[in-house]
Amino acid sequence: MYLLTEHIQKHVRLSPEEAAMFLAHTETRRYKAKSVLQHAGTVCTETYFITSGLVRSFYINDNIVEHILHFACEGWWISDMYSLFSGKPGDLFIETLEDTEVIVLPKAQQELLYQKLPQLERYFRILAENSLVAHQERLRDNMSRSAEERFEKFCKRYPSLIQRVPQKQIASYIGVTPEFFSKMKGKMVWK
Amino acid sequence: MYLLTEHIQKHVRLSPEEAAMFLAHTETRRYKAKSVLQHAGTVCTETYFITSGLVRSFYINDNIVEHILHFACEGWWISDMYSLFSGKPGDLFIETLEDTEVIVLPKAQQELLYQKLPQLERYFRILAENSLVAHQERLRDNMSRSAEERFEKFCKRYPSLIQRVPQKQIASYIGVTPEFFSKMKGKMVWK
DNA sequence: CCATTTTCTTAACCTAGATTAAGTGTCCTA
DNA sequence: TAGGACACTTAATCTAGGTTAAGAAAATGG
Repeated sequence: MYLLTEHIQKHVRLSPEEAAMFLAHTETRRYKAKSVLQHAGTVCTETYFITSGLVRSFYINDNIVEHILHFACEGWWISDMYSLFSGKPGDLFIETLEDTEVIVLPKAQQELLYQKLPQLERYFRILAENSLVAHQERLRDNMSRSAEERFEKFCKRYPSLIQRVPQKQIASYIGVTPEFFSKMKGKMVWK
Repeated sequence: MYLLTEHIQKHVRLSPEEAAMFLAHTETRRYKAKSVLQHAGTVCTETYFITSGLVRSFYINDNIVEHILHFACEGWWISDMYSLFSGKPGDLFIETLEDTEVIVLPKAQQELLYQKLPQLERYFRILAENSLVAHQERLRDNMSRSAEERFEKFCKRYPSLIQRVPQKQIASYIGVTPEFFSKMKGKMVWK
């Protein structure tokens, strides 16, 4: 709970009453590991803020290969943004990797909150901008860096995830096969 | 001029007086082809809305290879968002490919406008969200589609650019070398 | 209108990473 | 506590795309 309102307050002002109003528009849910929060082919109508646990979003290419788009652990938002914003069915799965607690913000409530608390419009603008910059960097890494460099950046940026996520999923996130990842890791010099 | 206020009105309400106020915070500039609007190593303090002409943003990897991040023609915004949002020096160049007219929105004016016209906060939130989704799709294309598929998508999405942009720059945008692009193009079947 | 630079093509060769396949380890869970 | 499903490794082989180099075509500018 506190995690979320503190997160908001890092970016905009929010009185205790306003924070309470915000939370009144949300719902808290608990999931076991391997639960599916969002299923490809359906319209996504919610955004999730992780208060504990770990979640991933991924899509399936050619109906065979999984590609991981994001991990989200404590303090991160996650959703199928394409589907959420467009109102059309998405092709992402969102699935817990551990037992997880989330705060659910339904899209309809989010729209309402933009009316009641205009500073949230700013909060979500800033989140979108930050996420945009992060996506741009990841795109650049995929265009012009080797798998090894991408893995090194991943280790620096998300050190805690390395222990928590199966290595084939890290491979998928950085965009290589598990076999190549294993070979690469064996050859890398560890300082 | 009209192009910009119409673009805003596609997303939020804006009275004629408000539109005038918005434009009063901007500046119009004209550049010849090959002008540099933003130079790597400097802090980016402006966002550009293209009213005519064509612009690209790119970075230089290993001080050798140019990688094109975006093209922007009439009706598109462009900036070095990392640098603009963070206030730190960026590593992007923004350069005109044709004689170009832009509406310049300085960052300080943008902040002011958020106070005076709160609906602009929404406008730029929506822009950031749309751009985010587009970046996500491009990232996915780079992770799981071949160069040929990426080129086909490029042709469908930006048909007008194919005539206007040198082919080596399209190669750079989709993430392959000009030599490979030329070979690939020669082998492709054209319907 | 010529000279220079830039763009495009072709071709030989090279490599990061994919694919396939087989074997080992490990962890649920029934 | 055994067995079946995953997770990881290793190795041989393959390929999309990169590199280098050289020549042809086109654009640019003075």
